[in-house]
Amino acid sequence: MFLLNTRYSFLVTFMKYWLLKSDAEAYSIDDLKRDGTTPWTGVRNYQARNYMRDEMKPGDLAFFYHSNMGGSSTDARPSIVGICEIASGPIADETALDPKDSHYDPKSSPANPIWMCVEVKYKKHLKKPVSIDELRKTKGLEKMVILQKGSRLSITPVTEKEWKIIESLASDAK
DNA sequence: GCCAACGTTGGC
DNA sequence: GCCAACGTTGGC
Repeated sequence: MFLLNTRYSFLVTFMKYWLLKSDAEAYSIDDLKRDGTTPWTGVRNYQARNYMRDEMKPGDLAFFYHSNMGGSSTDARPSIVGICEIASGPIADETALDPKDSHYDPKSSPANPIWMCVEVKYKKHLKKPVSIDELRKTKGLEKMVILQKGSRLSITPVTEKEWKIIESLASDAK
């Protein structure tokens, strides 16, 4: 028993939490709900790619964040709106290999795909979205990468403490 | 729509 | 290897 528990806590310790940004007009949480699972393509930043390629593991959880580019149709503030699950290991980002795609990158090839992604699976909408303003004024979240000035990284790690605080803000704690 | 901050590119 | 120019991000 003791052994089993030890192994279990080992696994729990190594589960990671993430935050994925998406422009709601380009791909929203509702799109993900409709699709069920989707490859997280189009990321063209090396640090974000490295998180997907090297650090994400199936079963990791991620907040789905709507950033607010364009913003014509909605008055909503940028917000965390849902939760999804990492559903695969690293796979080639097909959009980098397609000359007709706006994310095409001639440096990538099927034999040597420099852009990698993971599949992401819909879990749920938060009961109550958590806006960037709420994140900013909540104690314990000061170090979140997306709240740092000028931060543009679209995939960022979230600590377990931050995750739990945000879940409670969303009235979504287990 | 604006524009500061950022990451990448390419000339040197 | 430096760094100016460029394109993009994303909050406002």
